[in-house]
Amino acid sequence: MATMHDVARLARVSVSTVSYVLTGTRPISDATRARVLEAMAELDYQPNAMARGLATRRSRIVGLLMPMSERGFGATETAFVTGAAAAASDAGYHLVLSPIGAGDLDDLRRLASQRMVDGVALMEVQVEDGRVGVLQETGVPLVLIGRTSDTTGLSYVDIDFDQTVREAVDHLVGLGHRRIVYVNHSAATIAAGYGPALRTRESFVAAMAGYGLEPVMIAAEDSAAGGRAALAQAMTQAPDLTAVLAMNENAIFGILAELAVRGRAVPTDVSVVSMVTSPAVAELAHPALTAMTSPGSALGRIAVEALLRQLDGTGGHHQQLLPCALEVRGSTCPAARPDNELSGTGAPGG
Amino acid sequence: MATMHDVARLARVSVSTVSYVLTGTRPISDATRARVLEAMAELDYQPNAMARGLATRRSRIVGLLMPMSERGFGATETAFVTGAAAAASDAGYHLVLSPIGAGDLDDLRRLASQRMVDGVALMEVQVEDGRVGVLQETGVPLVLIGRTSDTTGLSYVDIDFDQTVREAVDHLVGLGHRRIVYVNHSAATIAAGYGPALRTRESFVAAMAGYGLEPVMIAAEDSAAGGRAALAQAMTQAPDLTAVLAMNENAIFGILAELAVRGRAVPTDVSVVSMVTSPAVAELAHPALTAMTSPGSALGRIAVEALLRQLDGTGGHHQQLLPCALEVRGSTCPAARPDNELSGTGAPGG
DNA sequence: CCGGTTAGTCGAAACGCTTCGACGATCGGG
DNA sequence: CCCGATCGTCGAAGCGTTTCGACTAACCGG
Repeated sequence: MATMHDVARLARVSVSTVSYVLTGTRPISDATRARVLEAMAELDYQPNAMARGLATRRSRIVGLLMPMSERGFGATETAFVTGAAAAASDAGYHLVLSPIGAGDLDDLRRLASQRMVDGVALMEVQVEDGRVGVLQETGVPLVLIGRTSDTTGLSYVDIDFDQTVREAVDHLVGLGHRRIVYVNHSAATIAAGYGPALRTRESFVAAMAGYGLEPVMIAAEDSAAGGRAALAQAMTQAPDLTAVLAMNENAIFGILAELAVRGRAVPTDVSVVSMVTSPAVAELAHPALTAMTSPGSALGRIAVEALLRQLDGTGGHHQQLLPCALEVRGSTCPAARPDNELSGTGAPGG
Repeated sequence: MATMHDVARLARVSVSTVSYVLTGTRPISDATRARVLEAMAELDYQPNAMARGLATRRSRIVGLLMPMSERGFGATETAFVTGAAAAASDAGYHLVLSPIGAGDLDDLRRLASQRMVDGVALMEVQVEDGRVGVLQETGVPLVLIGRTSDTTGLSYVDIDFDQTVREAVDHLVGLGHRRIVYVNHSAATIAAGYGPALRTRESFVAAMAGYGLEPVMIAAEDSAAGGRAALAQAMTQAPDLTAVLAMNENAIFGILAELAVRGRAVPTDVSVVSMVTSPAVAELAHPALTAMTSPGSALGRIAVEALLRQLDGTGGHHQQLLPCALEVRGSTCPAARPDNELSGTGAPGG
């Protein structure tokens, strides 16, 4: 409730002097500084954020654009949020959550024009994402968690899906698996241009091609039921499968359930690898899932740190891909002995 | 970028007139209003949030105090956040996330004194929570998601743990179960005064007493491993158990895994009920878990709506308990035939 | 036809801060 | 010993709103 005026009066200096003590923009003698600080302590003074924001044209608030989609919020995405909030908080910034998706461009325009946020981080970025254009028009600094197809002049932090998929495939192939089914997000999600779904799909095809193997891919709704359906379809399409690579955190438990129902043991009959998964989720399954561990909160933290650097003027565009680390747990093991040769070229039938 | 001045000039009126058009605090002729609105559209005018905040002493921002504890953020808690964000957004408010827990009282005092938020909602409320006092001192309106021990003069929304536990116990006893083990949060969490852990414990004792049954209770770390350990302990302490009631969303999967390892089938050998759980999580298990479905995002939404009403002056204190709804899925069934009489008083041995 | 409302508008003073220009005092170099 | 920097401080002008008091014109009842 105390204002700078009160502090100034008590310390017998001018308001501007108090401001200089606070911001350090001009030299102040030690004696004066001490008097001012004492007055502040005495009055329990805290600068008014709004007034400061008005004068500096900086709110010290960054926004996190976090669409609340049907897909909901998995443990992995929640980690982005907590990482971002922590990074902002460490730097003396606040983080406002806005449930603004690629559809709510008008809402975004309003938020951006109100100058309430100094910059924003975008989550759930789609390959073509209108939010980027809106923010650039309004001149609000931004950083993507994920990436669009064209990233020139943009800052982003994303998972290195290519490496992640490759490592996962390497792991399975190294264990002797050759018939590997990839379970992706739903067809609708893919059609909407959801980056992770698109990129992993491409990477999977490439990785399998590198081994001369045929890529079998199934789309699954983001739910346990979706996972069960997907596995059923997989068993029809590739009855001889020995491994499943799942990109879909929500479907994976359905996949496991359906395997159990069909009497296929994990990992002895079928190995399962979960992609971009947090350890906590991987541990929930029994046996615990071998998984590509997502960078989790680091992603959110790095994104916000890059954004803040951009705001300070220190540091330009930041483009970074973070790998997921393979963590072998109980859901993978060597493939059951191949009924034919081990050293063949491995060209599978249709 | 356009200011009120620009609008006023273009519409050939004074700045105050533009303001009245915007806020509706004074009558304006239709003709003038039309001219002003047209000018605003023309200039793409958006009021500057900081300036407005300074003048009105209202930021139209509410804070969500969301400690980022070791316990992390389950699906259930995430639902609170999304519900709160949606409610704020609907009312034209913004929601800022602050990772401020019961320990960071100084951070909280700073946030509150800066007048950056008009009010706050507290998550993860402890039975004795210092944050309440700090906010009351600084005069920041607040609402709890959860509750302290003394709630006089406070607004809160919480889960009706008493009813929830009672219903769960009724369900199990109705199925013929008499030896029921309750798995709670960790001892440390209980000791820290975590409300849900404390309240459900009491309610469980009471509910069991109502049936003349002995309450067996086990604390579990919030992890799959914790759940396994807890079940192991339960089997020692009550080898004849036929049902488990779990309050711990993180431990429940460990409990299921350990049951599987020990060859006890769910639900035929042991029935399992999960408390305060979202359907999505319940569906992950196989068989899907019979659970007390948490009110989820409704809780966050109601809390923020109550807070906003408090800010508007419409509506005073709001105290509300929301029940969890029993949803029977595949993890409960009638108890295996009792080896003794059905109609006894059911006084169990030690 | 006049005094009192009321509708509609304006100018100016906040709101609490930052920042610019100015000014006296101190200091060092030539 | 003087001149130009530099240090430390002050007053005032913003920043973009809201809001208060005042003013004009139209309106109404008596």
